[in-house]
Amino acid sequence: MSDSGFDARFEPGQADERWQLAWDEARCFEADSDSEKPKSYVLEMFPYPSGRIHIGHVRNYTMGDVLARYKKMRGHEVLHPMGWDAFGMPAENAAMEKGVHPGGWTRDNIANMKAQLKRIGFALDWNREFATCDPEYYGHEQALFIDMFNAGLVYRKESEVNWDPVDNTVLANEQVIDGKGWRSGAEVEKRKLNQWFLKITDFADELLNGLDELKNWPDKVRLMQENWIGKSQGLQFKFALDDGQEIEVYSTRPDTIFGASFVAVAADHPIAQGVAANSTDAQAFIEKCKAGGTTAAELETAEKLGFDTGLKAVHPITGGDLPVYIANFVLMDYGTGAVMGVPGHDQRDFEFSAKYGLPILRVVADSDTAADAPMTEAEAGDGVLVNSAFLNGKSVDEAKALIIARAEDENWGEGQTVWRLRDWGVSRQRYWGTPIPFIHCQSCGVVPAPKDSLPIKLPEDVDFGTPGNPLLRHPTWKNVDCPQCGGAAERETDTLDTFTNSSWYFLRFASQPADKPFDAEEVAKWLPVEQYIGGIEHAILHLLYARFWTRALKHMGQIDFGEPFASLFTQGMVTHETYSRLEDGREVYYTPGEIERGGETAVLKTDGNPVDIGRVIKMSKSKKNVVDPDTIIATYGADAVRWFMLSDSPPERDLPWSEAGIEGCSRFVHRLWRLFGQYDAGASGEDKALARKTHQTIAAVASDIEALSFNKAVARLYELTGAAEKAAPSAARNEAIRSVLLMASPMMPHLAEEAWSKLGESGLIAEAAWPDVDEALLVDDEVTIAIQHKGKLRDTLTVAKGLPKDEMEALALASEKVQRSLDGAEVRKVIVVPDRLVNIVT
RNA sequence: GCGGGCGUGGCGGAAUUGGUAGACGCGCUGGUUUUAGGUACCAGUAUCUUACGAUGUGGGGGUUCGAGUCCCUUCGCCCGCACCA
Repeated sequence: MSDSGFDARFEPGQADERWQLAWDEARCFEADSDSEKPKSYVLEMFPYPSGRIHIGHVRNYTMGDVLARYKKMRGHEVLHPMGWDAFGMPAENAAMEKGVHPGGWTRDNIANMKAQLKRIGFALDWNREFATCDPEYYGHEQALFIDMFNAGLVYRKESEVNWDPVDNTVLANEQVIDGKGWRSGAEVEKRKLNQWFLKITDFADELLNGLDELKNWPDKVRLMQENWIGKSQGLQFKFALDDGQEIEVYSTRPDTIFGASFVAVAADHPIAQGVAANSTDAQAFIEKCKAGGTTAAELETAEKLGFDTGLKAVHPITGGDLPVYIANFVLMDYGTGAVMGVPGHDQRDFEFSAKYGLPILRVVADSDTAADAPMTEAEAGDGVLVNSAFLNGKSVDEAKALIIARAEDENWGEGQTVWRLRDWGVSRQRYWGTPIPFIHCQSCGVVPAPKDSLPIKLPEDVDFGTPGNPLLRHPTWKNVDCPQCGGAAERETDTLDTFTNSSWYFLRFASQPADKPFDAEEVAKWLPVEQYIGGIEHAILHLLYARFWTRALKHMGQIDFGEPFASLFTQGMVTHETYSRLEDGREVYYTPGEIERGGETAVLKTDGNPVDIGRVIKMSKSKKNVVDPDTIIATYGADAVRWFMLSDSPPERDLPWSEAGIEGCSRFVHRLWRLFGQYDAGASGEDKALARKTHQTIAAVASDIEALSFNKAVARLYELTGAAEKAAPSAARNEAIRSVLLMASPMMPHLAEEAWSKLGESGLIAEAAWPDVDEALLVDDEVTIAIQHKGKLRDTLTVAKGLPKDEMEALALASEKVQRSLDGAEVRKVIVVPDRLVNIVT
């Protein structure tokens, strides 16, 4: 490549690395906590180090990168860090399958992925990089966990796990397939273990009300969190049983109490246990409930099953008898572990009643439904009470209030607020996680490890030859003296859920002192995160847990803000077609690289035979519809890949990867290079239309980037590029070219640096300022208006902006096309929208 | 099952939020340049129709002078459901 200006082709293979080194040398992406500039903290959800960067990561980090680079151009001090969510099951699986140590495997993966990220040219402050498996990081996390314990936010209780009776180990939900252990194939059981919990429910109200502050979060995410927290107002009341016992139930629909036809309790409810003590049938049924998955989705899609205990509950108002069932769809963890079954107005109860022949009574009817209209499914909608004695004719809300008042009056129940949100179980019976910093002493009980003993490091010499937790099997690691009495004691061998690691990493990025988790003052300078970007799959758990930790830290006086992420953006997935065909009776998938793609056909390169083109779906290894970022960067350069990630699809939607698409992006990289080469320093003269277009584009691209509407910004840059290419040399054209260069620089930073230096500009474009907008050039003086007849377009006219209504109307009626359409009909009404349209109604 | 979302040309999408549907890109068609391929450049490209024009934003219905946008209903796909991260 020649050094003399733009006559040579842009060579990303050489330019990319050169500019990446230049940025490193200039240290231009290191965040200065002492800067006086306005600050911007741009954060993408940090990756799990699986081994290779996925194209979805590239999309996520490209979006954050454009925003970070843009903010820097707008004069902000930008914090844009990167690290590794490095604990978790895949490392243990690799240890079992390949005999490698989880730590070594994870470190290798991090090294590979970091090199991949570097090749994409992200403006990251690598000085702040850490992995959650660094003892320094998880040691500080252990300190925070002890702080939370001291603040009363940590406790232990019995809780169910998936137990594989053959491997004698606890299984994650994803390791349970059709109710069987993924390795052993054994029928999975539910087993109770004493486990650690965080009291997220203490913050239920705060987490719910705090959503109102989060104006820059997607409405859908706030709504999902609101529903997850699930605040409900209802009636908690007792059914007396015919044998003298009582069952306490909770209902959010106490208004439907006259429609109750049974009472159901969870399998591990005391009543159920009592019945089972004298009944082998009941025991068998409870055992049946214990088999199978623990997930909510499984429980709710499973067939509704019940066991009639023979007990009768007395209806608190009518005094009638209701049968008492043990039911597989009632959860001990939620409410009181018992429900009143109202089949007419709850779908689960409806299915249950239909199965067991229980009465189904309508007690709510909408305005055009009769009180005795038969029911074919549960009706949860609003309406008026029927078949309900003194509640008849009342609205649902009135009836709720009346029945609660009556229950409280007659002393058989009371109004209650119940939350769907449950406390967060953080115990994991696994090795590759943060050791829970507690010690079990026979005389002192459970005591926190002294802070000066932190970090409690994971032992390196562990054995993954047999299933189960290596920490439990380790010969010496758990042996420790009790910090209180000095006697022999044992360490806790459970580790923390990896969601705890990602619940405060954004604080550690902002401030990383050696002696404490973070420095409050420094954290206060950077937080909250201005823009957080990640996948929609984290809409509830990760984001709720991070909000909870932040509020817990505030509660403990360690920080003074409650919400970590001021703005949230959830990006879509990268998708691709699949290629497959039946071979020997089973579907065999091929990677895009193995395929020669024609217009509507695809053939396998090795044998020339056709394969089926499948749907465009999320990239996954099993379907082989993946593309490797390294390969495409080597082929097209980082800038073309970055541009592709930003083009076309709105960032919140899925982005279908295509070869043709990336080739188009690559062509545009070279097209821009040629345009920059046409900058003519000697040119002078006006081009008002182009100048207007330039400034309109600068304003629009800025607002598009701020709204993360990168696809729109890209479209506008295409338009301005096209306009500049067609224009004759002039000062305005030079301005257009220079503006395109500056605006494209956050998206295609390598090309931009190369052109910037060729144009003789000083310094790095990464440190240049965003172009100024001349407000006077933003407004056009002419507008094109639509002329409609009966709402259909008949003609368009170009008129002066701000033309009075009557003149618009006159021009519209004078139009030949309009007259032809009117065909002499009487004009009854004319609607005129200034600068927009005229609609003639006949 | 429950909660949340999405649906516009051959494809990705745009539409100042109720006011000209299809900007921009990909692909495709024709042409020019090139020894050729690629590159680059020019023109065209929702559907039906010779034209006038008609139809058209998953399907059906409604509100309105006017609906991709609002309401009802229905279908399809995607995300989450607490031990995947």
